[in-house]
Amino acid sequence: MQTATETLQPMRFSEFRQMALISMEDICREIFYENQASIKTKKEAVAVRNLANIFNTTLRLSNEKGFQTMSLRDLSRASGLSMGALYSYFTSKEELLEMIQNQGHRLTRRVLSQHIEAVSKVDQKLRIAIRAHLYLTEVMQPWFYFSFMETKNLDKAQQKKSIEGELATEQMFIDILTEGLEQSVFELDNPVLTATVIKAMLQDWYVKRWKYSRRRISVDEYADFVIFVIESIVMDNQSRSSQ
Amino acid sequence: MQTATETLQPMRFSEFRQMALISMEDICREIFYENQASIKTKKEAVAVRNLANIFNTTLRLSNEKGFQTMSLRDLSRASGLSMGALYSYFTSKEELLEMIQNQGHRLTRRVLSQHIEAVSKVDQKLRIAIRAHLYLTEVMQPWFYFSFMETKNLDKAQQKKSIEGELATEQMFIDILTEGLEQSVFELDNPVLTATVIKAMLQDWYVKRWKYSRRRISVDEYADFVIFVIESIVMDNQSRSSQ
DNA sequence: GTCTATAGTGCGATAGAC
DNA sequence: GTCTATCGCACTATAGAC
Repeated sequence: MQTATETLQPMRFSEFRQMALISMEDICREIFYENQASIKTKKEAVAVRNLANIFNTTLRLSNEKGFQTMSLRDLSRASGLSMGALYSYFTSKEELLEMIQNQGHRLTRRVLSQHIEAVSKVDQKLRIAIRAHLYLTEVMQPWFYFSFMETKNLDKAQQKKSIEGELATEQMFIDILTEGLEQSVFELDNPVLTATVIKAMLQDWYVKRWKYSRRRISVDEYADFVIFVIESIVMDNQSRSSQ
Repeated sequence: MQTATETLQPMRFSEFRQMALISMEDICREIFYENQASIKTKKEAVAVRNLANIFNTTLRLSNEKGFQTMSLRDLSRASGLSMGALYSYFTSKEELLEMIQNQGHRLTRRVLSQHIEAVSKVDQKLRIAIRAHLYLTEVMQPWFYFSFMETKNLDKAQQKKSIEGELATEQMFIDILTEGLEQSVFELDNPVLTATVIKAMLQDWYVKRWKYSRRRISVDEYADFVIFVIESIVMDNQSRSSQ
């Protein structure tokens, strides 16, 4: 059986965006039903529209000047909702932070495992994992940047979740590298350090977004380069993909 | 003429720490004389001691929960200085941020250029630049982390300085790579992207410090690995250093 | 379901005692 | 040179009108 991701033609970003189907509306509908206890507004259509507005505005303002620095008055002004209306959707500023954080984590896990599991050959798996991660962070750049910057403002329990998420991503790469090592497809001394530098490169894509935009480097160009770097250190010349 | 950095034995971290002679006291003495206008305390010994205390405490608290979230009452409590005493050393919380930011930038420029200029061969220059940058960020980790995280809280003029600093570091690597390309010592297609991933790896060392500490990876181990990664993509097998 | 008005808190900054 | 006391302000969060 051959899945779409195992054909010779690799997935590119435009295809990913369609596959992922990450609609802000769907996400907000999920959040609405999960938090119905603390959300005073009961009509789905209204709640979903306002939640999308609140989250997008929060991400925008926070990524400009930080979540703590953004006052709820700022959020009220920028979103067009009054202070009272805002408090119909969360019980405290901290809860707003948690809602945004949780939803992103869940979505990340879901999308990444969907893509990796579809592939069986280990060298393809490595390429797909790098590509899928970059594409995901491209679609959800504001959330990834927000999550990266605001981790230290979370309570201890939520901070632990963030750290676990980071280490899980790295573990995924360590596992792929180790599997390739056992199959003699890869040749490398230090899977942990190798996975760490992959993670560092993937992170730079969403943390230093302004740099790549300014230089007009596309996500596909960057993905190709990261794959080139990693293949250079774990594969010999003739086994490298032309992808 | 052969300088210390061009002997076969490469500089290691212990040596760098001694060479750099980055004493907190010296830095604070510089700051004291530069800001004598706004500092009310006139006795050097007292001022230098208190400035060191203020800066160290600010870096510690800010790196835990962010500069904006740290109130001056927090700083007063943790440093043992009263609110009034704090305001003898800066005229506003924003000025405190600027003082810390400026001093770090100046020191970074000074130390980096000192080390790179001492080397002539381009492959050595690349290695020394990577090593010196990592060693510097190791010595001044709290400042680099602080600077990275708080850039968005600076005013426009200061933000521009931060961006210029980042791009200057990258340009240094682009120049070294281009020089090596012209001399046919390096072989690579994209100096800009290559410099960018070098920067991403160097940045991870001070941004994700907790990860490397937990895994007991030393700065020398990390430096060796980054150099290995970069040499793998810009040099063929036989020209690579055993460093 | 959303608004305005306001209570209560803690902030940055300063004046004046010692 | 450092302290305590306090001012004015902006914040989070809520109560009650519509």
